[in-house]
Amino acid sequence: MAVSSLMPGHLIRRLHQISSQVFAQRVKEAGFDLTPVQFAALDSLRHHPGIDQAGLAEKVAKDKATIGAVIERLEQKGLVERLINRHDKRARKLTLTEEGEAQVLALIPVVEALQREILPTLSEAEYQQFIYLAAKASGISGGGGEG
Amino acid sequence: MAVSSLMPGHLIRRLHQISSQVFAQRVKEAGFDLTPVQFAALDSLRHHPGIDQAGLAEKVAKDKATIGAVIERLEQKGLVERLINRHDKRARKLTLTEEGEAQVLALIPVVEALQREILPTLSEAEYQQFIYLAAKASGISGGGGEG
DNA sequence: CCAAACTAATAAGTGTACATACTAAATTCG
DNA sequence: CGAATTTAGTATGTACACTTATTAGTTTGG
Repeated sequence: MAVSSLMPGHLIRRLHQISSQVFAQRVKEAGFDLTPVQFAALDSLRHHPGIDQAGLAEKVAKDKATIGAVIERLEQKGLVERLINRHDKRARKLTLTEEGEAQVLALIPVVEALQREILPTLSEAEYQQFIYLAAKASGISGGGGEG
Repeated sequence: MAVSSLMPGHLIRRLHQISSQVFAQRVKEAGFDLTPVQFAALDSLRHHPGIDQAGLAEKVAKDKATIGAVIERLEQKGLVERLINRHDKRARKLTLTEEGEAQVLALIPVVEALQREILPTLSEAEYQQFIYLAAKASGISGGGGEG
C-alpha cells in the first residue's frame, strides 16, 4: 500500500474530514447553519465575552486572518457583535447577540452528541483513550490540568 | 473551559493543524514545495500509475473537485502528466513524470521522519496506540488488513 | 439506433487556514 | 514630545475541501 497511508499525518487528515462531515450533517439536521470553527468561536465567545479578535484567535488556535473572516460571517448572520474598544481603538470587542447565545446553547447538546459518531468504530475504552492521547498530543492537557 | 475543547472534533482539528505545519516546515527545509495532499497524491500515483482522477480521489479520500485542483497544480509543476484515455475520452490517465517520481522518492524518508514530530509529547507506546486507534477509526485498518 | 441514465472532469461558490504585507493605533524609549 | 517598535485588524494570494451544476462522453434499454 501507499507509504503514507498508515502515518499519523494521513490518518489525522482522514479523521478531520470525517469529523467535519459528521458535524455538518448533524448541525444541519438540527436546523442550524454553523461550521465547526464557527461553533467553536461562538462557544469560546460565550465563555469570554468582550474578548478581541486576537484573543479569540488564540483561544481557538487559529490565525488572526482566519478568525477575522469567521467573525465577519458570524456578524453577517447576526450572531456576533463587533464594537470598537474605547480604550484601544485598534481592537474590537466581540460579544454574542441574543440570537448567537441562543444558537450556541441549542447546539451544545447536538455537538456533544455527535462527538461519539466521529469515532463510531472505537469501543468506549478506546474512545476515552483516543481523547486522552489527542489532548496530550495537541497540548490541551498533557496529563491533568486545564488552561 | 469552553465546552468544545476536549471533544474529539476539536482535538482532531488541532492535530490536523499541527500535522500540516510540521509537514510544511520539514518539506520546505528539505528543499521541496509540496503540501501533504500533493505528496499523498504523488505517492498514490506511484503505486497506481495510469489511474484516473476519480480513482485517485477515492484512493486519497478526497473530493474529485479537490483532486482536480491538486492535479492541476502538480501538472503545472511538471510532476504529473495527464493524458486523455483512448478508451474513455472523459477520463484522464495520470502518471508521474521522472521529476515527479524523483521528488516522491526523495521525500518519502523526510515524510516518514516527520511523522514522529507531529506527536512529540506521546511516548513510543502512546504513539503506536494513537496510530492503531486513528487507523481503526478512519476505517483504514480495523485490525490488520489493507484497503 | 437513439433517448435516458450514468460517469469523468470542470466550473462556480462557500468556508476554512496560513503567510505576507499593509494600515492604524498604542506603547516604548531616548 | 517624537521616532521606533509593537499590536489589532484587514487585504491579498495560495491551497485545500466540499456542494451543486454543467459539459462531454459512455453505457444501457426500448
